[in-house]
Amino acid sequence: MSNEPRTPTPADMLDPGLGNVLFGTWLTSRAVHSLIDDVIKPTGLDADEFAIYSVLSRGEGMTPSELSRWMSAPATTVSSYVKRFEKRGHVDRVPNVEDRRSYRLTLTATGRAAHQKAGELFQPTLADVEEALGHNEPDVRLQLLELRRVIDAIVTK
Amino acid sequence: MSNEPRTPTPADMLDPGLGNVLFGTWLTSRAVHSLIDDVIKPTGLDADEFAIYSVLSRGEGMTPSELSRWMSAPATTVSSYVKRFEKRGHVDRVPNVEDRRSYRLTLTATGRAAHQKAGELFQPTLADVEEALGHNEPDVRLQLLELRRVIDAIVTK
DNA sequence: GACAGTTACTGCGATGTCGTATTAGATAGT
DNA sequence: ACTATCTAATACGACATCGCAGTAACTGTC
Repeated sequence: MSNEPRTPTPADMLDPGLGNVLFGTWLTSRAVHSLIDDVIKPTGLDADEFAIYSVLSRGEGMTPSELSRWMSAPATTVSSYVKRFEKRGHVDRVPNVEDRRSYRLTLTATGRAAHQKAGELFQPTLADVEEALGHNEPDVRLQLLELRRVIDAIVTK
Repeated sequence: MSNEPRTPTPADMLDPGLGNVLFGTWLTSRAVHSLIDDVIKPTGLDADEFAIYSVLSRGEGMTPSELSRWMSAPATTVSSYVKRFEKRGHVDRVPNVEDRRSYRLTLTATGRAAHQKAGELFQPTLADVEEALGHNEPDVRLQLLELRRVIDAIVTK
């Protein structure tokens, strides 16, 4: 089933590249990343920034170190993100009494507004993807989570 | 089952971020990317380059445009990749008689050697991941492929 | 076969990413 | 309390990414 002729997409000739899980993850995520970029471009955020704003919008934010581990990015990269976001007036640094070297990142009202706007542009595309995945969607989501766990375990090893 | 206490990994506190497929793809792929980077660093290639060398090593190579679509990267990015790879002596530009604006990219012997070396470093890690995924591995691989197809369909729409 | 529109690639400049080395605060051993 | 060690964050510089604008070659229409 589901073998009717489709209009050929780039991925077709490219199946070879998807021969293993890690390669497949890389290849698929590039497509995801560029799709999200395109969709939310009008807000001035890119996919990475949107993702970061998304976590920061929950709970009481994160420290740069936490963010760094969460998104598997080096501390220096996070550092320049913070500087950029702050310059935009999108994040605040909330001083941390427990550890005065560090601080918590939180979205300002403006930052939350930007995130909100990006979210609105993002939503329909996400819906398209979820619809296209159909009943597989929850499974795909869980597989991704599981894969991330596996990677973390290996990294920590 | 499989609910025994594990040592906590970054992903644990981060489940929230995995609330949807696209976000999950982004987050997981960042971990994958940085893991591969670390593993193959000694060869002087990074994860993106390794992936590109991998496709180029098959068949008769690709044109820059094909590569651009395949990896969802803008043409300018591919262009600077090519320049870099060529300077390393890792790729050749094979002139295309059919379309003289274009050319095919192929790995040189040196390029193939570099790819080979990276592959050897990569292999054990891939094996770890596959083992950890266990019987789910083929399924994960297919889900990723399916997701990529879905994205392509939406982009092409 | 000339002209309009499209497509393949690239130079350049702006900005993003990240490694190295540094600073300052936390933590542990004595 | 003192010092060694570790950890959080950053300044700075090297290089990667990519938008814009441009050139050259192909394709279709007449």
